[in-house]
Amino acid sequence: MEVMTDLPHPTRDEIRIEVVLHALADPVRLQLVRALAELPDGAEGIACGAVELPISKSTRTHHIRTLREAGVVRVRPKGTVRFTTLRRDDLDALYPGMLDGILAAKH
Amino acid sequence: MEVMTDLPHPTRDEIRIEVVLHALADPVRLQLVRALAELPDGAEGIACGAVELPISKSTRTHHIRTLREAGVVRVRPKGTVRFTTLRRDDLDALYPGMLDGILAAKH
DNA sequence: GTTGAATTTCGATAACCATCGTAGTTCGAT
DNA sequence: ATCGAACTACGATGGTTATCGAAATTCAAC
Repeated sequence: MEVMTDLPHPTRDEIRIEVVLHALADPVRLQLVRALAELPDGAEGIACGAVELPISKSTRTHHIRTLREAGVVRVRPKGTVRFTTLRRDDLDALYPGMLDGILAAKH
Repeated sequence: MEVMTDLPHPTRDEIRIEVVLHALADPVRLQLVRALAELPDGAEGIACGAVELPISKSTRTHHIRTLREAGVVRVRPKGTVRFTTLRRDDLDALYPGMLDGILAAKH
């Protein structure tokens, strides 16, 4: 039985490190990832618009798509809202320690 | 007594995570970092030209400068050669686990 | 001091990308 | 079925950057 995935996401083995690093290298996207990382495990995710960022809505969309296509986040539409979660399990499996190391940076 | 540093390098507390990630997000630069990571600890470093890369010499110079200015590598001129080493101690201190996680990626 | 090797600097080019505003879509609620 | 909210798609723009070749630098060795 398939998981109901509306938007295209790379599978775990399609995720490439250069693409992930590029996705994380942007200040706005990193801020978004930090916010996602603070969610409790198993949470529904966060609405894309719920994180306040110093950018316009269309730019926000662009960044979230970049993160999704890189395999950093998973986006699940529910009604008019898109819940976004960190793909922590996949990232930890592929690059153990990387995410925690990045999040350890004092910003 | 000061270490003889010819070229400008950021100090540990000047290193910023977005800049490091951007430096590592390029395929050529990541390949270079992989080569540097395989050197034994305490090695003199590697000559910039000793790693074979599918690019011209001037592009190689550009990439090494990007890594140096990001704080990823340290470059020490010795005669006509510039020895380059990974700043593993600084990166591990700032972002513990990040570098090893990235290098764990099967490429 | 001239040659040669390692590497940089310069100037140019093409591609990429973050950003925006506007217009459009989708869905829940009234 | 209309409205508003959440979000996307499109087209444009300006800035960054990866790339190159050619000329310049630096140093060791002959």
